[in-house]
Amino acid sequence: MAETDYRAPVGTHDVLPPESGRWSALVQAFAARAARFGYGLVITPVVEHVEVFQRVGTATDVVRKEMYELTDRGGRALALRPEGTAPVVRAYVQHRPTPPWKVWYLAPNFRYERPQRGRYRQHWQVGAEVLGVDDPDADVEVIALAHGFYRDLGLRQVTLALNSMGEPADRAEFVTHLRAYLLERGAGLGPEFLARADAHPLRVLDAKDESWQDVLDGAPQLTEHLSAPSRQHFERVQAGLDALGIRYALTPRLVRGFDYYTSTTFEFSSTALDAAQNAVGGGGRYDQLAEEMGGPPTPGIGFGIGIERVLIACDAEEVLTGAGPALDAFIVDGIGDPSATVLVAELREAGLGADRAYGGRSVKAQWKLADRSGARYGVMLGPREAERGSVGVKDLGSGEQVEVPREQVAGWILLHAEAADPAR
RNA sequence: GUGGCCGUAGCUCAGUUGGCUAGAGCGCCGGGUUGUGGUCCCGGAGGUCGGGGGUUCGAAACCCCUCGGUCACCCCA
Repeated sequence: MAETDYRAPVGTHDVLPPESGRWSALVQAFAARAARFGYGLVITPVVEHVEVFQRVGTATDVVRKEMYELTDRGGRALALRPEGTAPVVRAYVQHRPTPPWKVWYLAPNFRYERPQRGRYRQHWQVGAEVLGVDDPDADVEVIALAHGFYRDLGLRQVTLALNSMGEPADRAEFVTHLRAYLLERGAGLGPEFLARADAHPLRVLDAKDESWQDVLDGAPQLTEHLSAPSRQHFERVQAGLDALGIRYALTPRLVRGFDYYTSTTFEFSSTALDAAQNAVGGGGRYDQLAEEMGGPPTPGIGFGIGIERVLIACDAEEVLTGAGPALDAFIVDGIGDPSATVLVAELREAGLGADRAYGGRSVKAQWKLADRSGARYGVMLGPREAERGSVGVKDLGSGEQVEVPREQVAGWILLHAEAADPAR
């Protein structure tokens, strides 16, 4: 491609029909479920002051080297949202809604990474957050929300990994312990291992390097170092999931990418995806975050689900396949005066999905378009019918055609469309 | 950010010891007599062979650079 070609920036992409139809079906499924769970929609800006995200963790790659930062004309340091939780917590701190505050969102995230399938510089997430509740039942509810959403889409090969990061004090002590273990036992594994083990011991736990596995397998586990309250909370979360029949795998080595997590963390992966990017959602508890942003101490838990990756998982499982606009009628104009314009308008005002061809195409061509449109009926506006004050209505599925009085078309189609599909 | 692979019509691809106006399927447009689609038949449009430079009498094919995609790492949704 020449550099002068106009194209979407690297790592970004357009979503066109009919793919966008699946996209909106997915979002609608999530919105419907969130509403049933008592969550309201929250909309926050795509840009925030950089400090909002630095709370997410200056040690994390997402903040340290993947953020889109910019300075506006007023000299403000802003950043494009790299993840969904921080802005929601910021909004909570700013507006102080009465807890429990249960919200869901649909938002684009930006991360400057090397793109590949399932990993983009702009990707979309739906997600949910609950602020002001430390009850483990909230953890269970939030996980059940995500879990049910995948089921709604028809996904069967999505698994849940569960872990607990403990309280900050638990973790600090554990990290020291873990670092010492890794540096001692991994002494022979090379400089990269030692550097990472020293800088971020937790991050090493889920590393993929085969030669590291022996040492990692023998590493101490965070869940064995939880304080009594942390352990109790974690056990109650598990009991709740058990009661709901939601299966999960305790995964002590599950390490999530943000520093703010405390206590419960979880991740959903698709086993249908034969790729490194198989995580389709993840989240956890962040009981310190609101306070760190200057708000009152407020526990919180939530998750984000990557739309592009879920769609890829849907492809792999062959669910959520194309869903078009499904028109009720397509008008074929064999006359050429404004009567087609009037009829289409009339049907649309009656609540029907109706379309037509443009540019005075031949009747044959118009029938082709009618067929391709996926409409249930083709409506022939021809001179012969016009003389009798009627139109021809053809069922494009069966091929049967009947003559209907012109003034009754809308009612006729409405009646038959509903009879054929009560759900419309 | 590091390394590997790939890049030919809208889509999926064929096209190598470098050599005739670059092909196929699908899609798109038109036609198969007078107003009816989905099947079939016929015809047509559409390509700076990602871009630039180089080697050569001659390059879609070889070399270099570059842009883009993809896979792995890193990280994550």
